[in-house]
This record gives sequence, C-alpha cells and structure tokens, in this order.
Amino acid sequence: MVGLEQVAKLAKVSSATASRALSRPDKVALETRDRVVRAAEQLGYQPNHLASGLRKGKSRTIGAIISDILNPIQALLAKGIQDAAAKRDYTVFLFNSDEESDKERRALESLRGHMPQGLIVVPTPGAKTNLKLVHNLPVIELDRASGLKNAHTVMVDNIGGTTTAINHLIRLGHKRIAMIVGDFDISTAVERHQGYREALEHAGIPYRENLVLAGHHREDGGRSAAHKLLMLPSKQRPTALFVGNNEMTIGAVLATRALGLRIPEEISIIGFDDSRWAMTMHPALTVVSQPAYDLGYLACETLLGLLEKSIATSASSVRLATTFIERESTAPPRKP
Amino acid sequence: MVGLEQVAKLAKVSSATASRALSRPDKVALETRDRVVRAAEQLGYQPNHLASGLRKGKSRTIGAIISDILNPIQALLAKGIQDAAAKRDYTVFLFNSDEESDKERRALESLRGHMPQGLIVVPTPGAKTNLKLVHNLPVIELDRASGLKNAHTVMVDNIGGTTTAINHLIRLGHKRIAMIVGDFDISTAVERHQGYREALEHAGIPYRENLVLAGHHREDGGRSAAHKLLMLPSKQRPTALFVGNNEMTIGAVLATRALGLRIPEEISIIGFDDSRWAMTMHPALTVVSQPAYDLGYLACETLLGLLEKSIATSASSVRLATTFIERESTAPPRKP
DNA sequence: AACACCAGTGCAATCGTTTGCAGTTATTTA
DNA sequence: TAAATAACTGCAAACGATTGCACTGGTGTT
Repeated sequence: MVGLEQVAKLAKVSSATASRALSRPDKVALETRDRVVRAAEQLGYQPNHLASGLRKGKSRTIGAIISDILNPIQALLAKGIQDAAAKRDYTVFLFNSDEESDKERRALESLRGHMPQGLIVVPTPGAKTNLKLVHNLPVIELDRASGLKNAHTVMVDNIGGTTTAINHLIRLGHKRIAMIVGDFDISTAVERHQGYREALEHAGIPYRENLVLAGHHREDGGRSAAHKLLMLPSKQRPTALFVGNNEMTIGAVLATRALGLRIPEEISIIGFDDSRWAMTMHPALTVVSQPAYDLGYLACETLLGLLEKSIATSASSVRLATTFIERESTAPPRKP
Repeated sequence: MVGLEQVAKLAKVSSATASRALSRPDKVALETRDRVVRAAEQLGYQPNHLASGLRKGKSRTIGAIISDILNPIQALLAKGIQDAAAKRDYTVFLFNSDEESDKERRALESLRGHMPQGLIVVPTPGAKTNLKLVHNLPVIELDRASGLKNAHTVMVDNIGGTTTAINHLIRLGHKRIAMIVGDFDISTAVERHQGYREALEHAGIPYRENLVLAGHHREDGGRSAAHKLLMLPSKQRPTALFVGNNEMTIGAVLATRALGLRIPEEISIIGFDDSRWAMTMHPALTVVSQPAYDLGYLACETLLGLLEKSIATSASSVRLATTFIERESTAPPRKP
C-alpha cells in the first residue's frame, strides 16, 4: 500500500502538506502542489477511505436496502440510486431484504458498522422496529412508507395510478371489476386498494367483497386468487381484473391461460408495473407504469441533499406520477 | 457514536480488554467477558468497521462489478454473490459497468479507495487494461474471461450449451440454421459461436457466413439482424435461428412477429438465457438456461476461500453446465 | 523453597488521513 | 522602517479498534 507518507517523502514535504495539496489546493503554494500531485501520480497513490472516513467522520457511503433485486422494478430503483450516488461521488452498500423483516434487520446491523452517512430503504412490515437500530441516521423510505413519523418518503401516486386504470375499465363498460391486492401491512397495497375503491364509488358501482382477493405480492398468490375469481359462476364472474403488482400479474395471466380464457375477449386485465414480459406477452399487457429509475434517483438525491446541508429538514414526502399504458389486454366486456 | 472506550469504562476494564472480550473470548476471564458483553449490549455498541478495517488491514468487504443490473441474468449473479458474501459476513460494493470499459474503470477507481479485499468482475473488453488498477487484489472473473493471465474464472459451458441447442435443431431436420452472435471481444460470444460452428461441422452441415450476423448483445441489434436474416430469399432463408443472449433474443422475436412469421411453424427459435418473458411469451421460448445464481454464489465462495487461506493458488477455472429447456418455439422445418 | 509457567489484564503504539495550532517567511501598510 | 498581515508549512493530536509487550499474581514442578 502506497500511503500519503510516501508521497510526502517523494515530494519533500510533510504528510500534512501532501494531504492539503490533494484535497485543499488553495491552501498550498502552486509549486508545492505540483510536486505533490506529480509524486502521487508517479506512485499511483490512492487515498484510503477507511482512514479518511475515520478521521473525518464521513465515510461517503450510503446504505440501500431494497426488497428484491430480481424484481425488475426494484432493480431499476437500485440503478437509480447508484447512478445518483456515483454522480456525487458516494458509494452505496446494497442489500436485499427479500421482503423479510428479519433479513432487513440483519442488513441494518451489517450496515451500521460500515458507518454509512444515510440510508435508503424499501421498508418491510417490520421496518418501524428495525429502523430504530439506526436512529441517528437520515433515512429515506422508498416506494412505500413504514408509518414511521418524521421519515422522508419518495413514492408514486398509487391512488391516482389505480383510479386511472379502473376508470379506463369503467369507460369500456365493465361493471364487475375484480382486484387482486397485496397484504395490507404494505402501504402500496393499501393505497392501490383505496384507489380501486374510490374509482368504483365515484362511478356508482358497488364495492363487492368477493371480487377483492389477496395475492400476497407473489406469483403463486396471484395465480390462485385469479383462479378463484375466474371460477365464479358466470353471473358473478368479473369481466375485468386489476392486479396490484407485477409478480401477481404473471400468476393471474398464467391462471387465465390455464383456464383457457381469452384475453381480452373474455376477461380484461390491467397490471400494476410495466416490464419486459408485459410488453412481449401475447396479448401485450395494459399496465400502470411506475417511473422506478427516477424514484430511486430522486430518493438518493434527496438523501444526499440532506447530508450536505445537515439541517434536519422536517419530513418531506415526494409523490411521482404513474403512466397508464394501454396495450391489448383490455376491451369492452362481451355482451351477455 | 458509542465507542469501545465507553463500553470499557462501563465494564471497568481497559479498552484493550474490552476489545478482546468481544472478539477473542478465550483471551479473557469468563466473568470479565460477561461484564463487557453486558455493557456493550446496554450501550448498543457496534464496532466501527472503518477503524478495525484500518487497523487490521482487512475491511471485510469485496467489490463486484457486473455489467447491467437490469439484465435478469446479471441480477441473479449479483444476488448469488451477495448471499454468499453475507453468509461469511462480508459486505459487497456493487457496481454496474453497463458494458462500458470506461465505467468499469471508474468503478474500479472508486472501489480501490474502499480497500476491498477482493474483486468479482464481469469483465468488459477493456478489463485487461482496467484491472491493472487493482493489480494487488485477488480477482475472480465471472461469466466471461478477459484474457488476463493467472485470473480465476467462473463461467458456464458455453460451447456445450450451444451444441446441445444446435443438435436439437439438427435432429428436428433443420439444415439452414442461422445464428445471431455477440461481439467477439467478449469471450462468451466467441465460445457460443464456436459451439455453433462445431455442431454444424460435426453434422456435416456447411458453415455459411451469411447466416451468422452480429447483434451486438442488445435488443436493437438482435432485431435488425433477425430482420435481415428473415428477409433473405426463401431458398436461402434460415428455417431455424439461434440467438446468443437474452436481449438480442427479444429483438429477434419482435422482428419475427413484425414480419408476420409464425413461430415455430415458419421459423424455429432458440435463445441463450432463460427469463420470465421467455416463459410467458407465446409461444414459450425454448432456451439454453444458465445457472446464474450458482455462478455468482460460486464466484464469491471461490474468492472468499482465496482470501482466507491467502495462498496464491494458481489460476483456477470453473465451468458450470447449462440446461436445455425445450418449450414451444422449435419444430421441424416446413416441407418446401 | 526456588523456579518456571500461565492466565488475565493494561499500556501504548499503530493503521492512514486530517486539521488546529504555531512557526516561518514574504508581503503589505502606515 | 517598524509593525501588522498574509501565505505557507510542519508538528502532533486526533479518529476507534487492535495487538505486541510487559506486568501481576497464582498454580504447578522439582
């Protein structure tokens, strides 16, 4: 390891001056600085972040905990975060919680020792407790809210996105619109359900308990919920289906196919979240799309902004709009 | 920040003893250890990795540079790496190169300062030069080889995977089998192409230059290459198409659809890499699937193994087998 | 009884950088 | 010309954890 000491020796200055030459150019004579810079270059000197972080109390790292890197939406979040961090010369420690509160806690414990200056987290249901482990760190909650007071959040307009989708179905003439929802311990699931409810109400369509099933966020849950809905007696069977996230949508589509029902002739489907397979499947899926990359990017910028001015801004809350993308999976209901 | 000093004071010992009590239990009297542990717990003490890393010269972190986190295959690699690292209590700095040598270099520079103990990298074409930046670090090359001597590599059996696929097509009766390849500055592209060539040769089918087009790894390239192939006069037009990676395969499928050709009746398609959309598209795609998670996991285990025994094992090279998954996108060629 | 040995503990140096303070020159001002 | 000011530079003390060394007192050996 080539350290500052050696650079200093080669440049015939003290290590103090060498340090200043490299990070406070104005504090050092031009000629001296040159000598140091040249020496550093020649030796291939690279400052040791562990040491400087220790001394300055600033590691220039942040932590990020997303729920599942294999979910394309979350991967986009991660990418947005990393790009924003890289632009300001921060490095990010990325963890997966896999939606398990326990893994989230372990990630936080692991993270804590590395002295990140801030945190971005897609909170699991246990986050409210877990986040106490890092009570002294600025935290941005991404995609959903844990319910923690004075937390900063960056989310999408779930209610608006959902009502747009439901309104579209209503305009096509659908009356029996079902929804597959996530678990209500996650704020997005609550909000999307609320959007669904409001849209129906606004159109004067009664809300029917038996048309709302839980899919638990995963493909399997989506599949069995859809199966149940589509097996209802034909008088009760929904003519349209709105699914609360991408994983469950896959399940729902597969269940539909398995039953031999044609989309959109026999059942219209809209999913929350866009993705590659939604575009390429047949028929292409109509979706509510989230600006996931921007969401991540913005969350990171917000966090870094917080760090630099170090003023404890009171809890901020950002909502980004969703985009409704009409493809081929929706059509008017069949005449009876 | 609660430091060791404060724990020590509360337990009425020196910080030296406190340190030993927590990390070298056998070096300290049982009763003392208890007192220290209790004090640490009470104060919520968390060791500072920056400090211990600095002192011990071991950061317990590794760096990982993948090419694109949005590619599901690469996301799986990342997840495998992280899981393996977490199991041994290492933390990983994850970067994206986006296949650009320049970004790879910047990632390496950024990484260097954080004193990772090792590196896992999916090398870009510039890796051979870039990796000199970290010449003193153990490096595992993942998924492809940069050509660097004495590098450890963890890859799949690209040749075997490809020949299996091509043989399958040959057995179905195809004679004009086209391939969309990647750029030859990436080892996987070279190997897959070689597998294609060998399989044809072995079956006595002549290799035709005009049936092999470059798709440059991306969807767009795949689309235009496929378009060109499918527009050949019908006597020359391929009856089957093998595509060198997932991105290009999407393009190829879209081009096929755009031309109104039916899969597999008019053209059989096999892609390298499995994915969600390959399973759900219609018809479901026949693929050569890589054990990406295992690949990542293994790469990380190899690296950590290297670190622990600190013996400079000579370059190891691991190859994992691929799996051929037959779905619905292949069929015998149409009788003329 | 004399000695060697061992477990348990603390002192103080160390890892590589940064920075408050003080010291040295050169420059400006009255 | 003397004094005040500014511009550079170096000394040494941090940051928090670890560890070689030395010290203490106790146990075991002959």
